[in-house]
Amino acid sequence: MAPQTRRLAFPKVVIERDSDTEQSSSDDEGQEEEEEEGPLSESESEEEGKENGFEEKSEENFDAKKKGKAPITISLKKVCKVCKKAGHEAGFKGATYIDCPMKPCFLCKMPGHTTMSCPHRVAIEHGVTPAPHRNTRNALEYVFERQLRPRMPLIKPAYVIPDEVNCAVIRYHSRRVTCLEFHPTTNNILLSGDKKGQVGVWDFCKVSEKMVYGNIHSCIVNNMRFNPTNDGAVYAASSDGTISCTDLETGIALSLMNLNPDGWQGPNKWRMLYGMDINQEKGVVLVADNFGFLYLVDIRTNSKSGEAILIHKKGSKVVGLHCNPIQPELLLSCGNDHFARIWDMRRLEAGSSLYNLSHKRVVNSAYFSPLSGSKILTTSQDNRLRIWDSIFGNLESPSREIVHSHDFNRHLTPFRAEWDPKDPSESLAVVGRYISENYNGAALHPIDFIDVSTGQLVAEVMDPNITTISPVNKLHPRDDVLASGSSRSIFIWRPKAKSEVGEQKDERKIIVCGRAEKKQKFGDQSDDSDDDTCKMKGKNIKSKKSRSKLTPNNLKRKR
DNA sequence: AGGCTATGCCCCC
DNA sequence: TGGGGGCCCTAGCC
Repeated sequence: MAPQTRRLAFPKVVIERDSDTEQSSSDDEGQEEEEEEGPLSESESEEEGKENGFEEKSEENFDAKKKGKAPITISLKKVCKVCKKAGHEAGFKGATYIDCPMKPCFLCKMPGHTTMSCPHRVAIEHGVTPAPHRNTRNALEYVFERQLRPRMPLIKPAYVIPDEVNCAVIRYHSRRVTCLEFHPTTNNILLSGDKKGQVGVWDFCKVSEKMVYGNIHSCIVNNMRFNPTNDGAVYAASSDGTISCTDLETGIALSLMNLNPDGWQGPNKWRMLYGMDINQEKGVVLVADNFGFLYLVDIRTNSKSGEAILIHKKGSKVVGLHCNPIQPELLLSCGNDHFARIWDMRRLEAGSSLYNLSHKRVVNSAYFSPLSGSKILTTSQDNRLRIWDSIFGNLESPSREIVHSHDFNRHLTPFRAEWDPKDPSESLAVVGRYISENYNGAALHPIDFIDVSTGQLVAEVMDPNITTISPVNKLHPRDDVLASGSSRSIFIWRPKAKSEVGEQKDERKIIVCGRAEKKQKFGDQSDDSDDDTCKMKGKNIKSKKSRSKLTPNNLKRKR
């Protein structure tokens, strides 16, 4: 099957070097042409590999030399790197990845086909398993219809998709980004946590105003939340087993709880904190660890209240906690025991969950919908998003399952589908995609906007300069802004500038931090196509002219 | 420029 | 039921 290419045009960017960082910049790498690997070059390298393989890797040859026999000529037939069988090969053909046909589909996990021919392949109107017709009428559903439904608009407004990189900090963190959080009141402040335990504070309007605090945690920052009553303070839960409360002005961090007071006593003893949320009404920080336990910390006294409660399978990681935005008594948790669980805060004890939402694999995240709190969206490692349309209805099975590639590789931050907090219809979600797609010869990993009420892919957003996967995504609570974390870099996306309106100077500033490295992936690419719609489905974003207003790329590549 | 590796979950014995 | 080996699209460092 011929690898498919999606044609797409991208605007140009301005790159600036971070003035704070010392750089050795030798500009010996010019603008590289983005070349497609044709089948010819592919087969050439195969030949080479054959010879080298024979000389260096063939054990038979080695044995033969030892025993002084003539080397046996064996033909090292190319075998599939996945199943080790001959006749086919998994791997990249140009920018398209060809699956091993002997394995189940990489996307939907079902046998009998590969990703290329998967009926759930990410495309419009694919991937949805419709809800079975059920009678979900009960008293609570009635209450829902009476009290909540009238507040929800019947007509969905058109989605505004932040589909163009507006600014970025490249290699901002020293390890991959693990979480992002917008400041609750100051519109242009973004917080980021990383695998090393550092917390970044970035003003993405001033762009160069940024700060990384390195002394708050000693390893992975798994979740951050602002103090709802004091937005100058932010809480963070870390795999170092502590919760921190950091004053953003001073950078001074308090440690509220330490689950490893005796230090490293082996992997079976070391406790890590993952899921975290704040219940404002009850004045507690809720946090959960990698052994299945939930802890409550009183915000006023900054001390642990009560004993740890087993809320997931003993010994399993609890990766997510979310308090219902409307009903403060409702708590949602999810974890590695393949369950998301709903709890009544008034009756938190082992085994007393109200509902257990089962999944086929680990649940990376589970969130109540942001406005009514009546829907649930989960991301599971079985490559499916699941939606429960009403927590007052039948929770036996999800209302919808949407097949989507976010199966996570251990080296990535787990993907989490996040609600758009601005969408009054509570149906738009954003989630990064794992498998790449061939865009004009480049393998890119888009960030998907999905209408979870229909399963429709509303938009897939990408930039040719971002070749890394973007598992961490957050939509702004008020503005049409998307923040994405990809490897060590952070990107701010806004809707494409509409050239007609007001001649807005759209300077896209890219700050490059850190040590000089071999290749900078911000280059000048593809300015040919006139298909500039960024795969917006059913929406017309006029932006052809906007590209010409962007300053030409002047990045000097360095090594 | 290629090879290592940190790291998490799953599966199998 | 527990430990160890094995991984399908990593990314960055040596």
